[in-house]
Amino acid sequence: MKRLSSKSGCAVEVTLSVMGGTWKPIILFHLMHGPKRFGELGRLISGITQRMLTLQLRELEDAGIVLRTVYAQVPPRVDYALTPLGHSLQPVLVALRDWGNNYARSQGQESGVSADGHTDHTDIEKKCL
Amino acid sequence: MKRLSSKSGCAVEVTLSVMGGTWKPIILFHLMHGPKRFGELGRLISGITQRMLTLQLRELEDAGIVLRTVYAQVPPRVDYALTPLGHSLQPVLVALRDWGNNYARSQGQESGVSADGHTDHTDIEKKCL
DNA sequence: CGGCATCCATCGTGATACTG
DNA sequence: CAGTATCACGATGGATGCCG
Repeated sequence: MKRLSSKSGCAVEVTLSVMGGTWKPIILFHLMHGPKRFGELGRLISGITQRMLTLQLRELEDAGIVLRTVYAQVPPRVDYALTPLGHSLQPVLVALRDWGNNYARSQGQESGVSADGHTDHTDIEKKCL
Repeated sequence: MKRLSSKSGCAVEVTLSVMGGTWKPIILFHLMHGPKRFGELGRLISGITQRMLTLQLRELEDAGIVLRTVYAQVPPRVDYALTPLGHSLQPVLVALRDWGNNYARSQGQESGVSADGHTDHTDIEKKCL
């Protein structure tokens, strides 16, 4: 993600550069439920490579979204948890998820879609992975 | 942006595949204010190439987000307008913009901003919605 | 266990030129 | 005006191996 440049200065871009992409939203979703260990996340997120998980977590950490806690013990243990700033992303993720569900439904039945953005509020917990 | 639901089935992914990326949010933002011609969008969106504008508009059209209207006349004239489904994205864009503004402000107060070094916060407010 | 380093294939995107 | 075609390059991400 390297779009913070003089492209547009658009706030939407800022948000997407922080939590957009293939893996970050999924990681954040899992962390919404509480702190997770590295291997735990790797097992929860099907298809992600160790490399990608590391890189994405680092970016989230640098952005101040997640907090990385290393326990000096054997075997090593590292916890990842959301910061308050990270938790503040929940409404955004919910909006994205709701629209996605609505879109999937409209594509599925090919019927008209109301412009009022109405969606059922299925909970955030079970809809992702 | 071609990570359709096959990846994880996550609704957030679906939404981001439809309206995420560098240009689509900005295009959608401009179309929120009403239909625009191709060249009009090109002039409004600073930095975009003709190629990218075409590609992104095609993807939005295929997703059912924008409607492309070609007028058989000389010189050629093509209008792009949001469909009802496209208008339903407004809350999502607003959520993304609001969080981005909040994030930019919190980062701006502390230390150097992001990996950019040259962030114009001035444009943020007006350029998006 | 939880990484990081390296190599390499693919993708996204800009630049440029051409067209109905 | 509103595209399309082609080339090139850097970023993205997978596979693998090594380390504390």
